[in-house]
Amino acid sequence: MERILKEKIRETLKVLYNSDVPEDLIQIQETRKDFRGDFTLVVFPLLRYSKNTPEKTGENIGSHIASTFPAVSGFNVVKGFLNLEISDEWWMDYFRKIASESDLLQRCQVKSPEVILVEYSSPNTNKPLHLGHIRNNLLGFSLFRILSACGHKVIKTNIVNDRGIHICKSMLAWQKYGNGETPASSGMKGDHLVGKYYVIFEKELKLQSGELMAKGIAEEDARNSAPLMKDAREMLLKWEAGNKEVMDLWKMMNSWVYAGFDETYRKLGVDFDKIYYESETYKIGRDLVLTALDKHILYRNTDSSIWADLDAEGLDQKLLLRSDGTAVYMTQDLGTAVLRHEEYGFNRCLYVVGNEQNYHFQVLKALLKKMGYDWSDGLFHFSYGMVELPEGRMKSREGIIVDADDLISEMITTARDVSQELGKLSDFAEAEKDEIFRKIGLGALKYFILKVDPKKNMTFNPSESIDFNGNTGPFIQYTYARIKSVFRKADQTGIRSDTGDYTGIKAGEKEIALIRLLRKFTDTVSEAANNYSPALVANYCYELSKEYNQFYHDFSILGEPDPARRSFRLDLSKVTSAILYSGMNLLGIEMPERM
RNA sequence: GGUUCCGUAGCUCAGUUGGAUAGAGCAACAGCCUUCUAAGCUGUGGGUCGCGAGUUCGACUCUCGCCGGAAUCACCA
Repeated sequence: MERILKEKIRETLKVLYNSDVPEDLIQIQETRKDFRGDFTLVVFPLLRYSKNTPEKTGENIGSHIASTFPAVSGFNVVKGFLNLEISDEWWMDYFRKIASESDLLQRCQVKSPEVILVEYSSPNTNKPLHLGHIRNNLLGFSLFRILSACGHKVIKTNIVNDRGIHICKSMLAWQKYGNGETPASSGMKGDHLVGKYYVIFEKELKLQSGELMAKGIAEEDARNSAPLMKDAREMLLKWEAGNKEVMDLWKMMNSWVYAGFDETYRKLGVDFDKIYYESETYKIGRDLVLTALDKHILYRNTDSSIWADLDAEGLDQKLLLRSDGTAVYMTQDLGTAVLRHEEYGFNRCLYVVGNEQNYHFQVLKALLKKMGYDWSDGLFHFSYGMVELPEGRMKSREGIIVDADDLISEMITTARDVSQELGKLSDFAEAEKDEIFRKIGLGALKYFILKVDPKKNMTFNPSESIDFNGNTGPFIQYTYARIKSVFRKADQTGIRSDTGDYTGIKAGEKEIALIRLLRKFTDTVSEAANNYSPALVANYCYELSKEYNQFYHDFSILGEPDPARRSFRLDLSKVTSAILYSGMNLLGIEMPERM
């Protein structure tokens, strides 16, 4: 409609002022609630063509449009704003059209679909997932759904950071203090058990370095020269050399962690098409580095460590292989990127990684470019903000974290408590109720995370927990469940929505308002894809739910005596529920039929 | 110190390529269930959009400078 209006206005300007006005000067926006009308033309930019006052210009354009374009039923001018009213017939026609489409997302299809790789999650195998990872996983998975909805071929990948000094830390601690403890013997989830030893390592290290610091050694030196740290470095060397004992320990502990991760992923409802392991890709990276060294793209320091000079790119020097020959984080990321491009030939590769690594990805992109991989232009760091606690950021090393598994089960428990308090679902079987509480608890959690602009840091206050009223997932789920309930009742009483024809009925203002909002769904999804922002979809679903709830409150649907009007309202409800379902699905949020 | 990001109601967050009187929720207070699910709806109070300039017909939005916060600049990941 905006496009048609723009064209009509252009024609009008040609007739009235005999001038060809560039399109970007014709600014159409939705009319604000406080004014009458549907779309508003900002006339200020047009004054140089009309050579008239804003009011007069608006009047002239308005009356010309209204008399030549039947869809415009009226207009008014406030200051420099021309508010155009679209006829109810147009809205009704539009609504009938979308009501007959089985999948509105078809409207979001892009002209040229791309192969897009989305990397998300990227856990370390030395500790369990926490709230920060939840944000990462939800964002990554939602981006996958949104981009797929627009017709792209999206591949979900995960890179598991399963090697490196930090992994050796928990291995070493387990070796020294574990007494052979296993998930089976302790009853602990594997990732939690390994995480426990990571914390123990840090605790013991702190003791050792504390002793050294008491002798006057600086903190950093103390940490590095503590015996435990030396042992960890030695273990990494052994690992890279393929020492059997170390490898066996590594494999065993990693398998514990993977079992734990799988369970958390399953609960969160996320999955992957392809999982990469740093333990495999770092070698590719190392070879790349050595090849680039031969080509003099990189240089070797006197201590035989290998570096990239990115001065020209404004990015300083970057270490790529340590003096002892072991790889760093960047090394494996180079290898992973090249491997992925070989395997998928992607157009775009999105890295869902926290904004603390902005610099890392600038360097990665520049390095690949320097090495001659022009496709590195397609790499995009989807940089999201940190989840902080009221006291500041979470600290895995000290165990000050909001654990993912704990939080998920707390949410489900809360959903149960709230439901019970409200006296709902009392006639349901336990298994059915469990399933509903799971959907609601996770819906609350996921929505809480996804409604926030991904770029921004966000605060999570554990003591306040997550709400179930207002701008929340359960609110939207509730709206959906209400609509489903209406349809169940309609079935029982033999009233069907598809039997009636509502041509010619006059819709109320609230009903038109609902249609206007329904219309925004597909644009919102496209915008969310372009801006990589699930939050836009989340906030849209909330807005729609609010609007529908007002409609639901003000009007009777099944109690409406006029059959045409009744079917219209049923159709409005049907399209609303379909959009809510579809929109929330893009966020990875499931909808309960009852709650 | 360099670079990047952030600062909107008591709290958590929206706010489109610069457009009209800056919006929601939570919390507080006051109403609405004999009627399709009250996890809902309606209303009241609450703002120097960090501060100050500049550009513009018009700035929460763009530019510059301050103030405050965060991240990063590792032979950590």
